[in-house]
Amino acid sequence: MARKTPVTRFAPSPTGFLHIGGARTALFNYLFARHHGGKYLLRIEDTDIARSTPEATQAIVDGLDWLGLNPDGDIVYQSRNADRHAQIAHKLVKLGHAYRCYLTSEQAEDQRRIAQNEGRAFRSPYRENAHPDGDGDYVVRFKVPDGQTRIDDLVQGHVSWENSDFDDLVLLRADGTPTYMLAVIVDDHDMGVTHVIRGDDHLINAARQKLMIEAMEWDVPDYAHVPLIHGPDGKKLSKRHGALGVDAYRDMGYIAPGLRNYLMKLGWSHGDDEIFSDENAIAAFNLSGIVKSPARLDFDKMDYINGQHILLMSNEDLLAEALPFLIGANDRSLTDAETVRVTRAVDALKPRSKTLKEMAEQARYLLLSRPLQITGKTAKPLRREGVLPLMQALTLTLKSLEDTKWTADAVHMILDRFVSDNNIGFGKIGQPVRAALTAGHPSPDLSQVIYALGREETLGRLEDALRYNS
RNA sequence: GGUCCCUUCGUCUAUCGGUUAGGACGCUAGGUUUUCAACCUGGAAAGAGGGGUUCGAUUCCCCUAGGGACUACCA
Repeated sequence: MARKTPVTRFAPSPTGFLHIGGARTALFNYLFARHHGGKYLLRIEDTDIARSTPEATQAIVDGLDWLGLNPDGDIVYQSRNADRHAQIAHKLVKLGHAYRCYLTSEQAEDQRRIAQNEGRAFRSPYRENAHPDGDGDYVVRFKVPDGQTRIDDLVQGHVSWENSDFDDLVLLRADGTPTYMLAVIVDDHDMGVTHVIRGDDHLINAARQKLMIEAMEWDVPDYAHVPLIHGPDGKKLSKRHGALGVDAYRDMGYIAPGLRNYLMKLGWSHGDDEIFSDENAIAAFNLSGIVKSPARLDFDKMDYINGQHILLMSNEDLLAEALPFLIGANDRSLTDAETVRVTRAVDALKPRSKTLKEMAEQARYLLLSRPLQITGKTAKPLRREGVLPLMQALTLTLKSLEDTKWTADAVHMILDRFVSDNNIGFGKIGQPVRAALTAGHPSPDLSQVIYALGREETLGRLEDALRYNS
Protein backbone atom coordinates (compact mmCIF):
# COMPACT_ATOMS: atom_id res chain seq x y z
CA MET A 1 0.00 0.00 0.00
CA ALA A 2 1.39 3.35 -1.02
CA ARG A 3 2.05 5.49 1.96
CA LYS A 4 0.88 9.06 1.80
CA THR A 5 2.13 11.85 3.97
CA PRO A 6 1.78 10.70 7.57
CA VAL A 7 -1.10 11.97 9.63
CA THR A 8 -0.94 11.42 13.36
CA ARG A 9 -3.33 12.39 16.09
CA PHE A 10 -3.30 12.84 19.81
CA ALA A 11 -6.64 11.73 21.21
CA PRO A 12 -7.09 12.42 24.91
CA SER A 13 -10.36 12.06 26.74
CA PRO A 14 -11.29 15.27 28.50
CA THR A 15 -11.81 13.83 31.95
CA GLY A 16 -8.88 15.58 33.60
CA PHE A 17 -5.78 17.61 32.91
CA LEU A 18 -3.06 16.87 30.41
CA HIS A 19 -0.89 14.56 32.45
CA ILE A 20 2.72 13.73 31.85
CA GLY A 21 2.07 10.50 29.98
CA GLY A 22 -0.40 12.17 27.67
CA ALA A 23 2.05 14.96 27.09
CA ARG A 24 4.66 12.50 25.96
CA THR A 25 2.22 10.74 23.66
CA ALA A 26 1.35 14.10 22.15
CA LEU A 27 5.03 14.88 21.78
CA PHE A 28 5.76 11.63 19.96
CA ASN A 29 2.86 12.25 17.61
CA TYR A 30 4.04 15.77 17.01
CA LEU A 31 7.66 14.78 16.46
CA PHE A 32 6.79 11.94 14.13
CA ALA A 33 4.54 14.12 12.01
CA ARG A 34 7.07 16.95 11.85
CA HIS A 35 9.90 14.60 11.03
CA HIS A 36 8.02 13.31 8.02
CA GLY A 37 6.49 16.61 7.03
CA GLY A 38 3.06 15.27 7.89
CA LYS A 39 0.16 16.44 9.99
CA TYR A 40 -0.42 16.23 13.70
CA LEU A 41 -4.05 16.48 14.75
CA LEU A 42 -5.90 16.75 18.02
CA ARG A 43 -9.10 14.90 18.71
CA ILE A 44 -11.00 15.24 21.95
CA GLU A 45 -12.54 11.89 22.82
CA ASP A 46 -15.68 13.03 24.53
CA THR A 47 -18.08 10.27 23.58
CA ASP A 48 -18.75 9.76 27.26
CA ILE A 49 -20.63 13.00 27.80
CA ALA A 50 -21.14 12.36 31.48
CA ARG A 51 -17.45 12.25 32.27
CA SER A 52 -16.24 14.88 29.88
CA THR A 53 -15.96 18.50 30.90
CA PRO A 54 -15.18 21.66 28.95
CA GLU A 55 -12.73 22.62 31.67
CA ALA A 56 -10.73 19.48 31.03
CA THR A 57 -10.72 20.15 27.32
CA GLN A 58 -9.45 23.63 27.98
CA ALA A 59 -6.79 22.32 30.33
CA ILE A 60 -5.57 19.94 27.65
CA VAL A 61 -5.49 22.62 24.99
CA ASP A 62 -3.69 25.00 27.34
CA GLY A 63 -1.22 22.32 28.33
CA LEU A 64 -0.40 21.53 24.74
CA ASP A 65 -0.10 25.20 23.99
CA TRP A 66 2.37 25.74 26.79
CA LEU A 67 4.39 22.74 25.69
CA GLY A 68 4.51 24.08 22.15
CA LEU A 69 2.52 21.16 20.78
CA ASN A 70 -0.31 22.99 19.10
CA PRO A 71 -2.09 20.71 16.65
CA ASP A 72 -2.39 21.32 12.94
CA GLY A 73 -5.88 22.19 11.81
CA ASP A 74 -9.05 22.35 13.83
CA ILE A 75 -9.67 20.32 16.93
CA VAL A 76 -11.97 17.40 16.28
CA TYR A 77 -14.62 16.79 18.92
CA GLN A 78 -15.63 13.20 18.75
CA SER A 79 -19.06 13.83 20.20
CA ARG A 80 -19.97 15.97 17.20
CA ASN A 81 -19.57 12.99 14.90
CA ALA A 82 -22.08 10.82 16.72
CA ASP A 83 -24.44 10.62 13.74
CA ARG A 84 -21.67 9.50 11.49
CA HIS A 85 -20.61 6.86 14.01
CA ALA A 86 -24.16 5.55 14.28
CA GLN A 87 -24.40 5.43 10.52
CA ILE A 88 -21.34 3.22 10.36
CA ALA A 89 -22.67 1.00 13.11
CA HIS A 90 -25.85 0.39 11.19
CA LYS A 91 -23.92 -0.22 8.05
CA LEU A 92 -21.94 -2.85 9.90
CA VAL A 93 -25.21 -4.47 10.90
CA LYS A 94 -26.36 -4.42 7.31
CA LEU A 95 -23.09 -5.99 6.22
CA GLY A 96 -23.54 -8.75 8.76
CA HIS A 97 -20.53 -7.70 10.84
CA ALA A 98 -22.61 -6.45 13.70
CA TYR A 99 -25.98 -7.21 15.22
CA ARG A 100 -28.66 -5.88 17.47
CA CYS A 101 -28.50 -7.30 20.95
CA TYR A 102 -31.58 -6.98 23.13
CA LEU A 103 -29.90 -8.13 26.31
CA THR A 104 -30.27 -5.68 29.17
CA SER A 105 -27.02 -4.62 30.70
CA GLU A 106 -27.78 -6.80 33.71
CA GLN A 107 -28.39 -9.80 31.51
CA ALA A 108 -25.26 -9.10 29.54
CA GLU A 109 -23.35 -8.79 32.76
CA ASP A 110 -24.54 -12.22 33.91
CA GLN A 111 -23.68 -13.79 30.59
CA ARG A 112 -20.27 -12.27 30.70
CA ARG A 113 -19.63 -13.64 34.15
CA ILE A 114 -20.60 -17.09 33.00
CA ALA A 115 -18.40 -16.81 29.96
CA GLN A 116 -15.51 -15.67 32.09
CA ASN A 117 -15.92 -18.58 34.45
CA GLU A 118 -15.86 -20.90 31.49
CA GLY A 119 -12.73 -19.20 30.26
CA ARG A 120 -14.22 -17.94 27.03
CA ALA A 121 -15.23 -14.60 25.61
CA PHE A 122 -18.71 -13.19 25.84
CA ARG A 123 -21.13 -14.00 23.03
CA SER A 124 -24.65 -12.67 22.88
CA PRO A 125 -27.52 -15.05 22.11
CA TYR A 126 -28.66 -12.53 19.52
CA ARG A 127 -25.44 -12.84 17.57
CA GLU A 128 -26.77 -15.35 15.00
CA ASN A 129 -30.27 -13.98 15.08
CA ALA A 130 -29.96 -11.80 12.02
CA HIS A 131 -32.29 -8.82 12.43
CA PRO A 132 -34.86 -9.53 15.07
CA ASP A 133 -36.94 -6.40 14.76
CA GLY A 134 -38.05 -6.80 18.31
CA ASP A 135 -39.38 -4.11 20.52
CA GLY A 136 -37.39 -2.57 23.27
CA ASP A 137 -33.92 -1.20 23.61
CA TYR A 138 -31.02 -2.83 21.94
CA VAL A 139 -27.33 -2.19 21.60
CA VAL A 140 -25.37 -2.83 18.45
CA ARG A 141 -22.60 -5.31 19.00
CA PHE A 142 -19.70 -6.13 16.77
CA LYS A 143 -19.66 -9.70 15.60
CA VAL A 144 -16.11 -10.80 16.19
CA PRO A 145 -15.11 -13.08 13.30
CA ASP A 146 -13.30 -16.39 13.66
CA GLY A 147 -9.57 -16.61 13.28
CA GLN A 148 -6.59 -14.76 14.57
CA THR A 149 -5.61 -11.15 14.53
CA ARG A 150 -2.09 -9.96 14.26
CA ILE A 151 -0.74 -6.50 14.79
CA ASP A 152 2.68 -5.58 13.46
CA ASP A 153 3.33 -2.89 15.96
CA LEU A 154 6.12 -0.46 15.19
CA VAL A 155 7.23 -0.54 18.80
CA GLN A 156 6.01 -3.79 20.27
CA GLY A 157 6.68 -5.97 17.25
CA HIS A 158 4.40 -8.79 16.10
CA VAL A 159 1.61 -9.59 18.49
CA SER A 160 -1.27 -11.90 17.81
CA TRP A 161 -4.49 -12.98 19.46
CA GLU A 162 -7.18 -15.57 19.00
CA ASN A 163 -10.34 -13.75 17.97
CA SER A 164 -12.28 -16.11 20.18
CA ASP A 165 -10.75 -14.28 23.14
CA PHE A 166 -12.47 -11.05 22.17
CA ASP A 167 -15.92 -10.14 23.44
CA ASP A 168 -18.57 -8.99 21.01
CA LEU A 169 -18.22 -5.44 22.11
CA VAL A 170 -20.82 -2.73 22.01
CA LEU A 171 -20.67 -0.27 19.15
CA LEU A 172 -23.85 1.64 19.84
CA ARG A 173 -25.33 2.00 23.29
CA ALA A 174 -28.99 1.48 24.02
CA ASP A 175 -29.50 5.22 23.75
CA GLY A 176 -27.99 5.17 20.28
CA THR A 177 -24.74 6.89 21.19
CA PRO A 178 -21.47 5.44 19.94
CA THR A 179 -18.81 3.89 22.14
CA TYR A 180 -15.15 4.72 22.06
CA MET A 181 -14.17 1.63 20.10
CA LEU A 182 -16.43 2.54 17.21
CA ALA A 183 -15.77 6.25 17.30
CA VAL A 184 -12.02 5.77 17.14
CA ILE A 185 -11.96 3.80 13.94
CA VAL A 186 -14.49 5.99 12.23
CA ASP A 187 -12.78 9.23 13.17
CA ASP A 188 -9.30 7.92 12.42
CA HIS A 189 -10.55 6.91 9.01
CA ASP A 190 -12.34 10.19 8.37
CA MET A 191 -9.37 12.20 9.55
CA GLY A 192 -7.04 10.26 7.32
CA VAL A 193 -4.89 9.08 10.20
CA THR A 194 -2.05 6.91 8.93
CA HIS A 195 -0.14 6.32 12.16
CA VAL A 196 -1.70 5.63 15.50
CA ILE A 197 0.83 6.43 18.21
CA ARG A 198 -0.63 5.96 21.66
CA GLY A 199 -0.19 4.37 25.06
CA ASP A 200 0.57 0.70 25.49
CA ASP A 201 -2.74 0.27 27.26
CA HIS A 202 -4.35 0.30 23.83
CA LEU A 203 -2.37 -2.55 22.35
CA ILE A 204 -5.23 -5.05 22.60
CA ASN A 205 -7.65 -2.42 21.35
CA ALA A 206 -5.59 -2.21 18.20
CA ALA A 207 -6.51 -5.79 17.45
CA ARG A 208 -10.19 -5.21 18.13
CA GLN A 209 -10.17 -2.07 16.08
CA LYS A 210 -8.36 -3.72 13.23
CA LEU A 211 -11.18 -6.26 13.00
CA MET A 212 -13.71 -3.49 12.70
CA ILE A 213 -11.64 -1.56 10.20
CA GLU A 214 -11.31 -4.65 8.06
CA ALA A 215 -15.04 -5.24 8.27
CA MET A 216 -15.46 -1.78 6.77
CA GLU A 217 -12.73 -2.57 4.25
CA TRP A 218 -10.83 0.54 5.23
CA ASP A 219 -7.06 0.97 5.36
CA VAL A 220 -5.58 -0.19 8.61
CA PRO A 221 -3.23 2.44 10.03
CA ASP A 222 0.24 1.67 11.30
CA TYR A 223 0.36 1.24 15.03
CA ALA A 224 2.98 2.28 17.54
CA HIS A 225 2.15 1.50 21.15
CA VAL A 226 4.35 3.42 23.50
CA PRO A 227 5.05 1.95 26.94
CA LEU A 228 3.54 3.72 29.90
CA ILE A 229 5.39 5.96 32.29
CA HIS A 230 5.74 4.81 35.88
CA GLY A 231 6.36 6.76 39.03
CA PRO A 232 9.85 7.01 40.57
CA ASP A 233 9.00 3.93 42.64
CA GLY A 234 8.21 1.85 39.58
CA LYS A 235 4.55 1.72 40.40
CA LYS A 236 1.78 3.02 38.30
CA LEU A 237 1.81 6.77 38.10
CA SER A 238 -0.31 8.31 40.79
CA LYS A 239 -0.97 11.83 41.89
CA ARG A 240 1.46 11.49 44.73
CA HIS A 241 4.40 11.21 42.39
CA GLY A 242 4.23 12.80 39.04
CA ALA A 243 0.80 12.19 37.57
CA LEU A 244 0.27 15.88 37.56
CA GLY A 245 -0.94 18.19 34.89
CA VAL A 246 1.76 19.80 32.80
CA ASP A 247 0.72 23.08 34.41
CA ALA A 248 2.04 21.70 37.69
CA TYR A 249 5.41 21.15 36.07
CA ARG A 250 5.29 24.67 34.71
CA ASP A 251 4.61 25.93 38.22
CA MET A 252 7.55 23.94 39.53
CA GLY A 253 9.74 25.99 37.24
CA TYR A 254 10.32 23.65 34.34
CA ILE A 255 10.46 25.28 30.95
CA ALA A 256 8.74 23.82 27.93
CA PRO A 257 11.88 22.93 25.94
CA GLY A 258 13.32 21.23 29.00
CA LEU A 259 10.26 19.19 29.75
CA ARG A 260 9.90 18.28 26.10
CA ASN A 261 13.51 17.09 25.97
CA TYR A 262 13.12 15.04 29.11
CA LEU A 263 9.87 13.48 27.96
CA MET A 264 11.31 12.66 24.58
CA LYS A 265 14.28 10.92 26.18
CA LEU A 266 12.03 8.95 28.48
CA GLY A 267 11.54 5.74 26.59
CA TRP A 268 13.27 6.85 23.44
CA SER A 269 16.94 7.08 22.61
CA HIS A 270 19.21 8.15 19.84
CA GLY A 271 22.70 6.84 20.53
CA ASP A 272 24.34 8.81 23.30
CA ASP A 273 22.52 12.04 22.53
CA GLU A 274 20.94 13.68 25.53
CA ILE A 275 20.18 17.31 24.80
CA PHE A 276 17.97 18.17 21.86
CA SER A 277 16.86 21.47 20.47
CA ASP A 278 13.45 21.37 18.86
CA GLU A 279 15.03 21.21 15.41
CA ASN A 280 17.34 18.40 16.40
CA ALA A 281 14.48 16.56 18.03
CA ILE A 282 12.44 16.67 14.85
CA ALA A 283 15.41 15.63 12.76
CA ALA A 284 16.36 12.74 15.01
CA PHE A 285 13.02 11.33 16.07
CA ASN A 286 11.95 7.95 14.83
CA LEU A 287 9.68 5.21 16.05
CA SER A 288 12.46 2.64 16.06
CA GLY A 289 14.16 4.46 18.92
CA ILE A 290 11.24 3.87 21.23
CA VAL A 291 11.95 1.35 23.93
CA LYS A 292 9.50 -1.46 24.69
CA SER A 293 9.61 -1.35 28.44
CA PRO A 294 8.01 1.22 30.72
CA ALA A 295 10.20 3.94 32.18
CA ARG A 296 10.24 5.63 35.55
CA LEU A 297 10.09 9.31 36.13
CA ASP A 298 13.37 10.68 37.45
CA PHE A 299 13.20 14.21 38.75
CA ASP A 300 16.98 14.53 39.10
CA LYS A 301 17.42 13.97 35.43
CA MET A 302 14.47 16.16 34.60
CA ASP A 303 16.19 18.92 36.57
CA TYR A 304 19.46 18.39 34.81
CA ILE A 305 17.96 18.50 31.33
CA ASN A 306 15.86 21.50 32.23
CA GLY A 307 18.99 23.23 33.48
CA GLN A 308 20.72 22.56 30.20
CA HIS A 309 17.88 24.24 28.35
CA ILE A 310 17.94 27.21 30.68
CA LEU A 311 21.58 27.55 29.71
CA LEU A 312 20.60 27.54 26.04
CA MET A 313 17.86 30.12 26.36
CA SER A 314 18.32 33.75 25.39
CA ASN A 315 18.52 36.14 28.31
CA GLU A 316 15.44 37.99 27.16
CA ASP A 317 13.27 34.91 26.92
CA LEU A 318 14.58 33.53 30.15
CA LEU A 319 13.88 36.72 32.02
CA ALA A 320 10.37 36.90 30.64
CA GLU A 321 9.65 33.36 31.78
CA ALA A 322 11.34 33.80 35.12
CA LEU A 323 9.54 37.00 36.02
CA PRO A 324 6.50 35.36 37.61
CA PHE A 325 8.84 33.31 39.77
CA LEU A 326 10.88 36.34 40.78
CA ILE A 327 7.72 38.15 41.70
CA GLY A 328 6.44 35.12 43.54
CA ALA A 329 9.60 34.82 45.61
CA ASN A 330 9.62 38.54 46.22
CA ASP A 331 5.92 38.81 46.96
CA ARG A 332 5.72 42.03 44.98
CA SER A 333 6.55 43.24 41.51
CA LEU A 334 10.07 44.44 40.81
CA THR A 335 11.15 48.03 40.82
CA ASP A 336 12.94 49.39 37.79
CA ALA A 337 16.23 49.29 39.66
CA GLU A 338 15.67 45.67 40.59
CA THR A 339 14.81 44.77 37.04
CA VAL A 340 18.12 46.24 35.94
CA ARG A 341 19.92 44.18 38.58
CA VAL A 342 18.26 40.97 37.51
CA THR A 343 18.93 41.69 33.88
CA ARG A 344 22.61 42.22 34.63
CA ALA A 345 22.72 39.01 36.63
CA VAL A 346 21.11 36.59 34.18
CA ASP A 347 24.35 35.20 32.83
CA ALA A 348 25.50 34.35 36.31
CA LEU A 349 22.07 33.05 37.25
CA LYS A 350 21.87 30.61 34.38
CA PRO A 351 24.42 28.00 35.44
CA ARG A 352 23.03 27.81 38.95
CA SER A 353 19.39 27.39 38.03
CA LYS A 354 17.96 24.06 37.07
CA THR A 355 14.45 25.41 37.28
CA LEU A 356 12.96 28.88 37.21
CA LYS A 357 12.02 28.40 40.82
CA GLU A 358 15.62 27.79 41.67
CA MET A 359 16.55 30.82 39.63
CA ALA A 360 14.31 32.97 41.79
CA GLU A 361 16.09 31.65 44.86
CA GLN A 362 19.45 32.38 43.29
CA ALA A 363 18.31 35.90 42.50
CA ARG A 364 17.21 36.51 46.04
CA TYR A 365 20.32 38.49 46.96
CA LEU A 366 19.48 41.04 44.28
CA LEU A 367 16.11 41.85 45.74
CA LEU A 368 16.87 42.38 49.41
CA SER A 369 15.83 45.63 51.01
CA ARG A 370 18.32 47.83 52.80
CA PRO A 371 19.52 47.64 55.39
CA LEU A 372 20.21 43.91 55.05
CA GLN A 373 19.64 41.67 58.01
CA ILE A 374 23.01 40.06 58.51
CA THR A 375 23.03 37.68 61.42
CA GLY A 376 24.63 34.59 62.88
CA LYS A 377 27.35 32.81 61.00
CA THR A 378 27.02 35.14 58.05
CA ALA A 379 27.94 38.17 60.11
CA LYS A 380 31.10 36.57 61.47
CA PRO A 381 33.53 37.78 58.78
CA LEU A 382 32.38 41.33 59.43
CA ARG A 383 33.53 41.12 63.01
CA ARG A 384 36.99 39.89 62.27
CA GLU A 385 39.97 41.92 63.38
CA GLY A 386 40.82 44.76 60.99
CA VAL A 387 38.05 44.02 58.54
CA LEU A 388 36.10 47.23 58.83
CA PRO A 389 38.97 49.59 57.92
CA LEU A 390 39.72 47.42 54.93
CA MET A 391 36.13 47.45 53.83
CA GLN A 392 36.03 51.17 54.36
CA ALA A 393 39.00 51.55 52.07
CA LEU A 394 37.49 49.31 49.43
CA THR A 395 34.23 51.23 49.56
CA LEU A 396 36.17 54.41 48.91
CA THR A 397 37.98 52.85 46.01
CA LEU A 398 34.77 51.62 44.48
CA LYS A 399 33.26 55.04 44.95
CA SER A 400 35.85 56.43 42.62
CA LEU A 401 34.54 54.20 39.83
CA GLU A 402 32.03 56.13 37.78
CA ASP A 403 28.62 54.70 37.19
CA THR A 404 29.20 54.51 33.44
CA LYS A 405 32.33 52.45 33.96
CA TRP A 406 30.69 50.11 36.45
CA THR A 407 31.29 46.75 34.78
CA ALA A 408 32.17 43.35 36.12
CA ASP A 409 35.59 43.57 34.49
CA ALA A 410 36.34 46.96 35.96
CA VAL A 411 35.24 45.80 39.39
CA HIS A 412 37.28 42.66 39.04
CA MET A 413 40.40 44.71 38.34
CA ILE A 414 39.74 46.92 41.30
CA LEU A 415 39.34 43.94 43.57
CA ASP A 416 42.52 42.36 42.29
CA ARG A 417 44.50 45.52 42.72
CA PHE A 418 43.03 46.11 46.15
CA VAL A 419 44.08 42.68 47.32
CA SER A 420 47.62 42.99 46.04
CA ASP A 421 48.02 46.60 47.21
CA ASN A 422 47.04 45.59 50.69
CA ASN A 423 48.96 42.37 50.51
CA ILE A 424 46.07 40.24 51.69
CA GLY A 425 44.37 37.07 50.54
CA PHE A 426 41.12 37.50 48.74
CA GLY A 427 39.16 35.76 51.44
CA LYS A 428 40.11 38.43 53.93
CA ILE A 429 38.11 41.08 52.10
CA GLY A 430 35.91 38.86 49.92
CA GLN A 431 34.08 37.18 52.75
CA PRO A 432 33.00 40.27 54.66
CA VAL A 433 32.09 42.13 51.47
CA ARG A 434 29.99 39.21 50.33
CA ALA A 435 28.28 39.15 53.68
CA ALA A 436 27.61 42.87 53.46
CA LEU A 437 26.24 42.62 49.96
CA THR A 438 24.25 39.40 50.07
CA ALA A 439 23.50 38.66 53.71
CA GLY A 440 24.59 35.13 53.06
CA HIS A 441 22.24 34.37 50.20
CA PRO A 442 23.70 32.36 47.35
CA SER A 443 25.56 34.61 44.93
CA PRO A 444 28.08 34.38 42.11
CA ASP A 445 31.59 35.78 41.74
CA LEU A 446 31.90 38.97 43.79
CA SER A 447 32.66 41.20 40.87
CA GLN A 448 29.49 39.87 39.27
CA VAL A 449 27.56 40.64 42.42
CA ILE A 450 28.90 44.18 42.58
CA TYR A 451 28.21 44.75 38.92
CA ALA A 452 24.69 43.38 39.06
CA LEU A 453 23.82 45.32 42.20
CA GLY A 454 25.02 48.52 40.56
CA ARG A 455 26.97 51.40 41.99
CA GLU A 456 24.33 52.94 44.18
CA GLU A 457 23.06 49.75 45.79
CA THR A 458 26.55 48.34 46.28
CA LEU A 459 27.87 51.42 48.00
CA GLY A 460 24.68 51.67 50.02
CA ARG A 461 24.88 48.11 51.28
CA LEU A 462 28.57 48.52 52.10
CA GLU A 463 27.96 51.71 54.02
CA ASP A 464 25.10 50.07 55.89
CA ALA A 465 27.40 47.29 56.95
CA LEU A 466 30.11 49.72 58.03
CA ARG A 467 27.63 51.72 60.04
CA TYR A 468 25.94 48.80 61.78
CA ASN A 469 29.13 46.95 62.64
CA SER A 470 31.32 49.74 63.93
C1' G B 1 -8.93 -16.19 36.76
C1' G B 2 -8.11 -15.39 31.22
C1' U B 3 -5.39 -12.89 27.12
C1' C B 4 -1.25 -9.95 25.91
C1' C B 5 3.23 -7.05 26.92
C1' C B 6 7.81 -6.00 29.56
C1' U B 7 12.80 -7.35 32.46
C1' U B 8 21.11 -4.40 31.15
C1' C B 9 24.43 -0.08 36.77
C1' G B 10 19.85 3.14 42.01
C1' U B 11 17.36 5.73 37.45
C1' C B 12 17.07 6.70 31.83
C1' U B 13 19.49 3.90 28.22
C1' A B 14 23.54 1.76 24.11
C1' U B 15 24.61 -3.12 22.32
C1' C B 16 21.01 -5.53 16.71
C1' G B 17 25.95 -13.68 18.49
C1' G B 18 32.33 -12.45 19.67
C1' U B 19 32.92 -5.40 23.48
C1' U B 20 37.77 -4.46 29.23
C1' A B 21 29.13 -4.41 28.44
C1' G B 22 29.41 2.22 26.40
C1' G B 23 26.91 7.03 27.64
C1' A B 24 23.74 10.26 30.78
C1' C B 25 21.51 11.60 35.68
C1' G B 26 22.51 10.66 40.60
C1' C B 27 26.40 9.10 44.10
C1' U B 28 31.64 9.47 45.32
C1' A B 29 37.21 11.07 45.46
C1' G B 30 40.14 14.98 43.82
C1' G B 31 41.18 19.67 41.07
C1' U B 32 39.65 24.87 40.50
C1' U B 33 37.91 28.36 44.28
C1' U B 34 35.60 34.00 46.80
C1' U B 35 30.00 31.78 49.50
C1' C B 36 26.56 28.80 46.21
C1' A B 37 26.79 26.75 41.64
C1' A B 38 29.12 25.70 37.16
C1' C B 39 33.34 23.40 35.14
C1' C B 40 37.62 19.61 34.69
C1' U B 41 39.79 14.67 36.07
C1' G B 42 39.11 9.89 38.36
C1' G B 43 35.99 5.99 40.92
C1' A B 44 32.15 2.62 42.55
C1' A B 45 27.88 0.68 40.08
C1' A B 46 24.28 -3.78 35.58
C1' G B 47 22.69 -8.30 31.84
C1' A B 48 16.17 -11.35 37.41
C1' G B 49 16.88 -17.02 38.04
C1' G B 50 17.10 -21.78 35.52
C1' G B 51 17.33 -24.60 31.20
C1' G B 52 18.44 -25.06 26.11
C1' U B 53 20.40 -23.58 20.63
C1' U B 54 25.55 -22.34 19.26
C1' C B 55 32.54 -22.89 18.62
C1' G B 56 30.59 -18.63 21.39
C1' A B 57 25.25 -15.82 24.44
C1' U B 58 23.20 -9.63 27.43
C1' U B 59 21.72 -10.65 22.38
C1' C B 60 17.84 -16.45 19.74
C1' C B 61 14.17 -20.25 22.11
C1' C B 62 11.61 -22.40 26.54
C1' C B 63 10.35 -22.37 31.77
C1' U B 64 10.12 -19.79 36.48
C1' A B 65 9.93 -15.26 39.14
C1' G B 66 8.78 -10.17 39.24
C1' G B 67 6.36 -5.88 37.02
C1' G B 68 2.46 -3.97 33.82
C1' A B 69 -1.89 -3.56 30.39
C1' C B 70 -6.61 -5.23 29.01
C1' U B 71 -10.73 -8.00 30.55
C1' A B 72 -17.54 -1.97 30.72
C1' C B 73 -23.77 0.09 27.18
C1' C B 74 -15.28 4.18 30.29
C1' A B 75 -11.84 6.09 27.12
